[in-house]
Amino acid sequence: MAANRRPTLADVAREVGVSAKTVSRVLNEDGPSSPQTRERVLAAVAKLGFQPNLMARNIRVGGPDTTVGLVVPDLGNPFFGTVAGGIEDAVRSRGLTLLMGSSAEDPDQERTLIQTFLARRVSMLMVVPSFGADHTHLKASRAAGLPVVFLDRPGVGLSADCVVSSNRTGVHEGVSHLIARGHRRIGFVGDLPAKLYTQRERLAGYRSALAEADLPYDRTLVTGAHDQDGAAAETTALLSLPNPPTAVFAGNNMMALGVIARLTRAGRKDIALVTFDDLPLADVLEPALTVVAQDPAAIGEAAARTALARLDGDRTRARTIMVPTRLVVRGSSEPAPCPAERAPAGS
Amino acid sequence: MAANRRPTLADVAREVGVSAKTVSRVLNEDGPSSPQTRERVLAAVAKLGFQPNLMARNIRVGGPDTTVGLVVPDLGNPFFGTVAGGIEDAVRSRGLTLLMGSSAEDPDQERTLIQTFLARRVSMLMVVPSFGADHTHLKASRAAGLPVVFLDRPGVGLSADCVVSSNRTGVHEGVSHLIARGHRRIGFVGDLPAKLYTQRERLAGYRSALAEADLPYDRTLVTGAHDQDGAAAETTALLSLPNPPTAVFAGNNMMALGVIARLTRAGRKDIALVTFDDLPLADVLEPALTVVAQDPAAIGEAAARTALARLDGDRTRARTIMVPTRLVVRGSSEPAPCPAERAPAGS
DNA sequence: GTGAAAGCGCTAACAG
DNA sequence: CTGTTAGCGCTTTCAC
Repeated sequence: MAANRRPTLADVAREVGVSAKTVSRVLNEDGPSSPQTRERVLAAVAKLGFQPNLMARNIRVGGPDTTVGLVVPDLGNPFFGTVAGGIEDAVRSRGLTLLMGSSAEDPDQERTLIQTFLARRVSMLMVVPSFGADHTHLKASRAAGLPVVFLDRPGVGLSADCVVSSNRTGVHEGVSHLIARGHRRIGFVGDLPAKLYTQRERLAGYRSALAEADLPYDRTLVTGAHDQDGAAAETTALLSLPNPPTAVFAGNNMMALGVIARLTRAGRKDIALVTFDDLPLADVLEPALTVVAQDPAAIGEAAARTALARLDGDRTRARTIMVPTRLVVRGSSEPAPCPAERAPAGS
Repeated sequence: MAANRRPTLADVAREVGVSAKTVSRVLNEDGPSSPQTRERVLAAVAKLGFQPNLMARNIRVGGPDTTVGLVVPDLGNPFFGTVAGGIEDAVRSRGLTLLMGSSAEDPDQERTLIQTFLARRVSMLMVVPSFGADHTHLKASRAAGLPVVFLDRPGVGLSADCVVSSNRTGVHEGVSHLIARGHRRIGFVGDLPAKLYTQRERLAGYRSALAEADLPYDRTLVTGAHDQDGAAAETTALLSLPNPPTAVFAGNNMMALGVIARLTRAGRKDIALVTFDDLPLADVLEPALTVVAQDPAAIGEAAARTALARLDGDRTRARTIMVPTRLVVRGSSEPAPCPAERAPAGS
């Protein structure tokens, strides 16, 4: 009933009448042990409900703990959840457990979390950097052999492995798709702050696609917002321009929600739309959404594999891995530009 | 360059010329220390890049580790991610870190994960039970004082705290809403296996709403599927019935996707729809989706609070906490039944 | 095949 | 204010 002391190796040993080391041997299948001893030890373990103390073990063995430290900006975001799933799948066979925390996109919290992970001697550290965070403080740990991998965005002040989506080429492809359909004025609704790595890259992809087609870059067509409602408002603004776009590219899925909401409410089925990042409902919408899909599970997997390779002694220099995106053409990019003021039929 | 041994307390002590205990005192702000010593210790810590070893500390202090073990069936599901976020927010102030793993809805993996957590001496254990899992094996740990909380679904074979959504009354409310709008034949598309706790409860809510309105329970109107495509197929089957439903209730959001897809493709805007669990795009759909929304963050928070209370000595008997759902009426439940074959106008 | 002793990195308990 | 000793639960090392 009361919170009794949990049984230890010594308790088991006493119960059986052998030494602690013998019990240890049986449990870890390290060194030989007679079948009878084995039998009796296992029985005692079951009887006492003994649970080995992994912390005590690790401290003695001296190596890193069998955990993977992962810092994400938001646990509720399925993108990061899926990344985490990819990591877990890749490290499970090595017996590693995921230690996961949220930085809430705050550099201070991120740093605190990282310190906690270091204090726990994680075997590898994976971080989705918060905007504004600096990672110089990780130099010593990395030099001491700790594999560090940045996910989704590169780290700052530390040369370490990094796994990101091919943001630039992905957007390039999506925008080129719109251009190929005849659009010459394409709006871009990005995330704020616009300096966020992913948004910078995506905007660069937008610009390179325009450049490739010899289209002018018109900054009045480029906006950004903090949330869904903001994106909706920016969409309205874009459509009210004297010379409005005939197509819109949404820089991430939160922006997409706002843009879609506004387009739908306004009944503007004539505006073509492509979005970065897939949405569960993308193919259920009317029209179905054309997206540049990321592969979060592959990002997690690549990160884990890189880190495991480091753990296994890979000492080559830090690399950046681009996980390709995939253009999924559905209906929303269908509308061709129609300069005439002809409203599409209702059905 | 090489993976040198990390500095220990003793190394710092030697550097400064004091005892290890003094360094410990400074770092933990335990007991007094002269400002000069403090200063010099801190300097040495910084110089050597010392990181305290939390495992060694915990083993000595003897108490549980400052971690929370959380087992979920799927890391990529935003529902569980948001639950995890709720837990983290609630335990952060106590300095607890989240240890999180996925059971992939497999009882064996769930058990393995739980063993790992126990071996790590987590301070509390939170589990979303997999279908078919048994938790009798946790009795000893719970008796030894480990707070155990089941989330989303009750555990099996162990009396422990449990936090669930008010599935039954939530669905009751949603179905009653449809009935109030005049519907008398309402389809139910649930998740499989139908014996899953949440689906049992939700179906019970469906039946109680019918009973309350003196409507017959017609089992041909009740179906289930494993995935989105299955739900779409079941929707088609429902609508092809000789006496088809005029409204549909979807038992979770994956089912919802299938039902919506089919209804949209078939152009059946005359069928009313209510869904369990909110979707990010719910209010962007045309029509916007009426949902019975769960509150995953509140579930996580309630679980964490309960467990913390146990940690603080609460020895009252295990309780089940229902986190209320909320009916969010949007457009999709709008259509009233129209026995006549009159198709609604396009716009 | 098994055991005794030492020690991992840290802190409790007692000195001084 | 600071140091010493012992020991957390386990494994390593070496002996039997």
